[in-house]
Amino acid sequence: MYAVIEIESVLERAEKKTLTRTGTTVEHMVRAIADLIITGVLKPGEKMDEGSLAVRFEVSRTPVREALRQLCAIGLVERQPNKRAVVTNVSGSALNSMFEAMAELEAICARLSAERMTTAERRRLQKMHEESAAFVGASAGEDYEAFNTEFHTQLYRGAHNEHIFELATQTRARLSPFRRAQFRIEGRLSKSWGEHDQIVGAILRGDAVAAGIAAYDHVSIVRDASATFARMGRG
Amino acid sequence: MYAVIEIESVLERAEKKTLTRTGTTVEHMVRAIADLIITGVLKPGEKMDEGSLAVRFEVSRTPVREALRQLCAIGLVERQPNKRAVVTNVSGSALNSMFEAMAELEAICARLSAERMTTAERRRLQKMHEESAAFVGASAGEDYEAFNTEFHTQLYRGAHNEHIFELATQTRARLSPFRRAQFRIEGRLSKSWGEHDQIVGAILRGDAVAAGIAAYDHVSIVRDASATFARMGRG
DNA sequence: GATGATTTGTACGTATGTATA
DNA sequence: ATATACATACGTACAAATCAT
Repeated sequence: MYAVIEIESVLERAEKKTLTRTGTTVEHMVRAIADLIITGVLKPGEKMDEGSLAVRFEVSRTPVREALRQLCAIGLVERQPNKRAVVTNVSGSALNSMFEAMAELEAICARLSAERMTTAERRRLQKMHEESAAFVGASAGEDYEAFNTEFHTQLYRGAHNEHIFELATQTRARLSPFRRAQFRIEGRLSKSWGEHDQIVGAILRGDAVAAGIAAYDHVSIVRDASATFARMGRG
Repeated sequence: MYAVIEIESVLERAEKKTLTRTGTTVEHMVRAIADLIITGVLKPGEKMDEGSLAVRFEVSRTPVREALRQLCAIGLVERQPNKRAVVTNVSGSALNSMFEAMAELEAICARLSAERMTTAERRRLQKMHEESAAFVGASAGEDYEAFNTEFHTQLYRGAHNEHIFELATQTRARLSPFRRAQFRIEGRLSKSWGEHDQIVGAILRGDAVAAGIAAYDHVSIVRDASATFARMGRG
């Protein structure tokens, strides 16, 4: 449920890529498989074979193969010749490097947003942020997650730079399988909102430097929270 | 000739993506078509049809299709359903956004390089940079370009962050068709070397802030130079 | 380690959608 | 506007590689 918005950001990307309006079979497959991965139905490291996916979605292997190749380029799956595709399993160090990249990208977006957001965009950001406060107390993690995703998307858009938006969205999609569970940590929700509050405040008063720092720190905390959760899950 | 190294960075990326060692037909096609685009044989906006590419490389259309799909995801080509693929033609504003993104990414790499490069890496960067000085006076643009590419690759590597390396390499590949001709501008070569000198100096003395600023400015100048050349070419 | 079963890689054919006369 | 030519989308077939026993 909460994953719907997250998914749409991925699809949005795919759509922009191919400039598809209605959607060919391949496009549907890209979305469908991405959904399976992002929602966690297919877990990192899991193997997928073209045949199964083909029968599952009642298409031939050809569009499945093309979809897998595209997902591979996006980074959601990995392939080796003559072997089955696997859901990308980001190893520890790679995960760290992706979170660091995410922090840098979000810092850029926050900084540029502080400088470039239109009045309407600032208003929308603030309104959305205030609305999301309602879900903090209710410990409605899934509802909050929808706001959270939208919040970050607005941040990426606010930079007014198409390519940076793309890089940020792409990186976020690749991280989503590993960031999903962080809100189950006690108290993470209200802290997250507080961090957003810092970012929003800095953007609204046009303080680019503070916005960048706040965004960088926010992602760093998410990284640590995710790592904590991963340890909890295993230990 | 000078494009060889640039190409290899793209291929490197493709290789890491699919983890291919020897290379299937599709991988060869990805490289081959990317080469055609990056070297300028196929120009931005040019249409490609699967059949022609297939006979040109003496393979069936199937691997061509998959290669095109991957190139589309990378961003080198664009596709619409039932229409021919076209070499991505970055419109003015999009080109600006990509150069800005490149500047931000290179700034990050330079900053992190200043902090993280090993002694060996610093030595190599300096040595390579000094060697490249020989090609400045000779106005040997093509030879210098090889060094230039290697210089930037070392910068990306020096950040010691796999994902940032990937983002930077990817963005650079997408820009290369539009950056190619800049060195034909009078005096650009020696200025470029001077800009590199600033970056190298800052990295060697561990001044992260200065390195970041120098790298950002360097890319901004390249952008302006490329724009100038584009205007010259048309006017 | 060898063999049978699965799975991938590539070629090719047909149907459908798009451009052109 | 209709028809013809052409390019793509998807399905199917088979060889080669991989995996499992």
